[in-house]
Amino acid sequence: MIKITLPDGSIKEVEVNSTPMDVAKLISEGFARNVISASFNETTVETSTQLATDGSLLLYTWKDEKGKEAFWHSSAHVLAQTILHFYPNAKLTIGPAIERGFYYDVDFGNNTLKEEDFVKIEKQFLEFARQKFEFTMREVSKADALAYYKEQNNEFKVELIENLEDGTITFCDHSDFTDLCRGGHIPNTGILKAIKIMSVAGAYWRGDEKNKQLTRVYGISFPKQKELKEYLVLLEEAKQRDHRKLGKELELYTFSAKVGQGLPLWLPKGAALRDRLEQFLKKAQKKAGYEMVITPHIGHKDLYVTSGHYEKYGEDSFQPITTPKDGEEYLLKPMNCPHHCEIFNHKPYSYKDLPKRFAEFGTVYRYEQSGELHGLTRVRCFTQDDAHIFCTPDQLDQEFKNVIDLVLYVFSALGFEDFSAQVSLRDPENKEKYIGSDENWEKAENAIIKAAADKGLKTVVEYGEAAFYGPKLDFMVKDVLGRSWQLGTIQVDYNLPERFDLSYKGSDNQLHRPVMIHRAPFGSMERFIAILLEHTGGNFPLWLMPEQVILLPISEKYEKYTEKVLNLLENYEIRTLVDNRNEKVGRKIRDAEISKIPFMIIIGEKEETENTISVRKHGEGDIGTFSVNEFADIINNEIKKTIQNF
RNA sequence: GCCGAUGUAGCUCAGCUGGCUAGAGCAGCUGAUUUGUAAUCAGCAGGUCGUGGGUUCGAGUCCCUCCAUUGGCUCCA
Repeated sequence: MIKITLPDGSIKEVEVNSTPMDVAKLISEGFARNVISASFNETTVETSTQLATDGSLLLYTWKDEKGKEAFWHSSAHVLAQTILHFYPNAKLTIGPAIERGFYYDVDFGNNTLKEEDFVKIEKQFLEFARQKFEFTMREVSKADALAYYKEQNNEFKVELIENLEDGTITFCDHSDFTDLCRGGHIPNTGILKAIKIMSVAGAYWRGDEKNKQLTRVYGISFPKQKELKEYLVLLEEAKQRDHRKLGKELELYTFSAKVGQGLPLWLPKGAALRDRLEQFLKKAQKKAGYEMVITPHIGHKDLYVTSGHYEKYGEDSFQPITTPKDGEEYLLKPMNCPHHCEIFNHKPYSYKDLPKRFAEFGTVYRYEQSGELHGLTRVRCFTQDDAHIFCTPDQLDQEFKNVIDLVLYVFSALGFEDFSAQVSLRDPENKEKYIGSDENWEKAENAIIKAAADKGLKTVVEYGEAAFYGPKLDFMVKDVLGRSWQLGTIQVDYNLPERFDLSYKGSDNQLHRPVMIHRAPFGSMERFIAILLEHTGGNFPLWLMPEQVILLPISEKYEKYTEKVLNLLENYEIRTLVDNRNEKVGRKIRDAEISKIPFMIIIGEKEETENTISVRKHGEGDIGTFSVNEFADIINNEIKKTIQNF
């Protein structure tokens, strides 16, 4: 007998070689029917794996992340089986489960997989699934495994196996299909009831551009047809909140092929919104001791040679601007730091002057690859709410923490609760991608980790995500389709101060090197507004709304009174529009609702005689009749609720 | 940049397997209506069907080029 410990601490005694499924059945038959995967002593096992020792067992259902993972991983096997059914010469490579579904990377040789092929694949997939194939794992010697795939001329699997150690290699069989596989499957294919092939994409073998491009087939599967339908509806709903759709509808920004790819044009309403955000941050920064600076949009090439940008990105960025003077070259600025370093350099500083905090809404230009451009979230011209703090090493910790506070303040004022803090460190395997000494990198990385920990931030560490000159603390937020974007960022940099030979006079009368913090709470105005649009569905916090109130007179007769109300509201600095059109009030309300104006004010005979206004709130309806003063209080209170000290 | 998809009026879309002057709704303009909490009625105007080329008696529809958008990949200061 062996002792199996369950998550609730209870212990089941079972026969040696019992399976996780046997244990599940001991708990209850009903539960066992829902169990689709398991892990034993923290390693993934099959539900049919025989357990030989004592240990702790976790049983997963569809509701668990791990259960979904097994479900989708198993789906990838069936997808691969289906693909081979139609394309016997296709070469399989890898096919993992992902956050939402799974994919399989396939070398289709001379064939291509097109969207029109999806339906037949989905049908055959379900045909296979219905046959309730069981997944069985078997150990294979390295030699046999290599022989198997060499026989198939599958150089990809051969490469994978060559990197594995003999004795750890397993194959998974179901039906007549075999795949190299680590394990972690559902009991049988019968529970794969719904499948949708989502898209195909090119993907390089092992993620390296130099390698062969494979076809990545994305799919998602569910245990019930209904869940698939719900998922597709959810995707549709998400698209309704897509910033590209809302931005167009609300007339915030646009693009023009004539102006150029990835170069956003801010429309009046968008510009007003953006300006309001800027004012908000400027005010907060002023309190926090920042000084505004302004720098040009171009800089001499040498500036970027000094900073290291030229060497790193020169070839892939907007190319140098030449001038009538022979050999003179300027670059569109890809970032503001070099300019700010030179601002620091314009005069000598004493340690008593530090920290210096130079802030600028700095517009930068980066030649992003055309395939990478995406609405407002990835563009070629954008404005960073940038600032660089130059401080003594002693001040670094406190300054860094102050910046964390500022970022958190900004996020909370805008209602971003759902973000994650990511410590972005350099890729330890590829140190040559970065500039600066190991010593400086370590100092910077430790400073970030410590400050984030002291602030009690829950962080995830990502290697290889650092900037080329220093590690970062990034604030990540997801868009409607679940894609992660970096918004706020704080970076510690020991390198640029060296490259620009920055110094200050210490109390010892010696020159010392300052430490530099790069930081942008929004990240960029473009991306931030895009994500804010998606998170609010266009219903921005009241203080940010380009238009807060619209007056809807019932007929021309009330024009005078409307005018009076308008003046009063403007005195309260409430941003107010008037809908003077010769339309019925129902129509005016509808249009105001569609354009998401927070408050509608109906003005007719009753209001005029009583000297009041009738207020309707967006998305809620009639909220009653008030005096203009009372209404102004309502607005101000609502603004106070969302934003303090502003 | 690479793989896949898309591109018809300001917006959202219809236009089957190529066949007369390319359609609709909304927005716009004009007129009527003076209106009480999500669309008043009528009329008018609006498109070199993304661009350039090709196939064909004939192309919005088929083929190629380029441009833009888009789902991914790679990249991301």
